[in-house]
Amino acid sequence: MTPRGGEAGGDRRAPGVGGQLAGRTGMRSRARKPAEGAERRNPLDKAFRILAWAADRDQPTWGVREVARELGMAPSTAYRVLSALETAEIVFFDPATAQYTLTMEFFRLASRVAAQVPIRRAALPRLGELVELTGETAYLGVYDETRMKLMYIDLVESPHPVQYTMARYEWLDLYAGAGGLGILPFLPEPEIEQVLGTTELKRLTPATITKPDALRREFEKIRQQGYVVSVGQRIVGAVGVAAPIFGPSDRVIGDLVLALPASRFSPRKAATLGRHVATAASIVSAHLGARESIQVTP
Amino acid sequence: MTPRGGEAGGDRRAPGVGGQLAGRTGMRSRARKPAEGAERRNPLDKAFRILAWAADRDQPTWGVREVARELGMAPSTAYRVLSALETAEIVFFDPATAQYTLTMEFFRLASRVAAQVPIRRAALPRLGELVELTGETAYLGVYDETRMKLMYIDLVESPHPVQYTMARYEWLDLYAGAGGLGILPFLPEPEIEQVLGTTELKRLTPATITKPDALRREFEKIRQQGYVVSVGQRIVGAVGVAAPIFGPSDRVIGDLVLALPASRFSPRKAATLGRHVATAASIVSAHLGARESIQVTP
DNA sequence: AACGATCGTGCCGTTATACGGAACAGCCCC
DNA sequence: GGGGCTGTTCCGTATAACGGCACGATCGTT
Repeated sequence: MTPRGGEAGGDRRAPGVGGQLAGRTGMRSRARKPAEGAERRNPLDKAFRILAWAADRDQPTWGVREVARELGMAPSTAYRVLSALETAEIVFFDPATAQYTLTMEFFRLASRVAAQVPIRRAALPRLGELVELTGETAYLGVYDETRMKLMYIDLVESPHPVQYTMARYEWLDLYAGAGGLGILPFLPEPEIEQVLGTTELKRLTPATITKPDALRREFEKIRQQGYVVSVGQRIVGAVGVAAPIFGPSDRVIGDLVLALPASRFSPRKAATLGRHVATAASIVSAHLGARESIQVTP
Repeated sequence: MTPRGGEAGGDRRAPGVGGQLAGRTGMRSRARKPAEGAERRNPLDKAFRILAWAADRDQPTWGVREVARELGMAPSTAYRVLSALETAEIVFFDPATAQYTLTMEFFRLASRVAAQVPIRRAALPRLGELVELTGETAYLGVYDETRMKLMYIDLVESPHPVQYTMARYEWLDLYAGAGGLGILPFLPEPEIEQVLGTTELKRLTPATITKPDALRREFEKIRQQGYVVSVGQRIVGAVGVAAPIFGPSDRVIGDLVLALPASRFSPRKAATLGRHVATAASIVSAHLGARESIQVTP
């Protein structure tokens, strides 16, 4: 029942008429040229480039020419887009300081989106339980299949004073570290090969696995165990234990990760931590409606 | 040093050339007519109308014609905007189900915005302390001066099984309930009058104050106390206690609110709760760089 | 098995507007 | 008072936004 590959009939995009334009009157071989170096007209893309830039920087306010300089557009263009965003109540212009800010309305929109992600509702209670059981910091990672990367979006902190913290809201590669290796082996085979073929396997630490074949052997072990233990593969001195979360379509959509300093880790603890993470992850999967899940090897 | 009113030179919007267009050649009295009933071209506004609609509804996926129907635009237009949003990586189209979804990248953007709001960082720890001190649910409300409304954006729940929960991410009027009355009396006088003149003072419960003069008398009392106690003004059987938070420019930017059922309230408790909220709120104000703040009357 | 009612998608002609460059007025620092 | 900044406006041109219509595919009902 698991639709691993892409069976026929899956794609419902209707083809439409298709190549009707070319060769109509014999002339105009190149309709709508891409305009080479010149940027096409696209206020929507510009608007979101501005918003992403504003959300990612530290200063909460900005000016017209600052945006134009940073994003390489004409000041008049930046002004026009910002004015449009202002009437849409997405940004606010303060005449006293001559600076723009994001509005509370945009914040409201953002918060509603953030609260809507189903995996969070199912996983957040489990994160707290994991911390109580293990005493270590627990993270929720989500996978984006378009980008083929991973992002941590939630965490519950360990009571220990010494701990490794990982950044939230940043896209990370899958090949190194527990967070990625809790997801990668459970993807469909073609997608795994695409990741291995596309990603540059940089040696982030001495323990990073950089050979594709070595990685593939590791995947087999991870699939059998149902969880992964990474010792210093991404950050020296940091240990990660992770297990995958499956969504309603039985695809991997994220994972639960425990992160702890090597000083508190021992090989004896690995099985205990792994069992706890895998159990918690399978509960989340069940809540999300997945039929398949990870069976923890005893 | 506090620029309360609009002194000269406060507005830095440069005037530019101005009325140069009219009367140039004697003709064209109405340059760029507003096009009466017809909607102007504005893909940016359409895009945000779609996003707001998508964020506010329950179902996480949607279709082209569904958007077009709900927002009153042509299907081809909705399709074009959604396609543009797709290339901007804001929405994702799943060919298997023929449905659109918000992307994780948009979620990332949203979360960064949500984490950036300074009042949250300053107020969240205080919410937890308030719950420990009082045993009641604590809310963080923020005020939007453009919209002249209030929104709850965070809460820490009481351990009690019985409690009133208020919705987050919804704009609320200021005139009724502790949340609004913790803000309204501390706004500049003209803004207060504007609120009273604009808002329809609906009788939400028998205890709602609907006479402007009665409200103004109440404001005086609230300002003297430094906090407000509302007994069933917005929700029958619910009690709220609130105190204002001041921002760096010494303007009210929000408030802290305790919400509890009337069954756990007594007039004797009012002063204790009020003192706790007002103290917590003034600490938040201080963290945000406000010089002015509320002095709690003993 | 054939129907009608959806769906997403592509193309059309019209026309409003996005675009960058140049210039404007006001501000600040030297 | 000069030079450099700021946000803002104007302008001509090229282009994409717009709604209507039609297409092919899919779904549920008959």
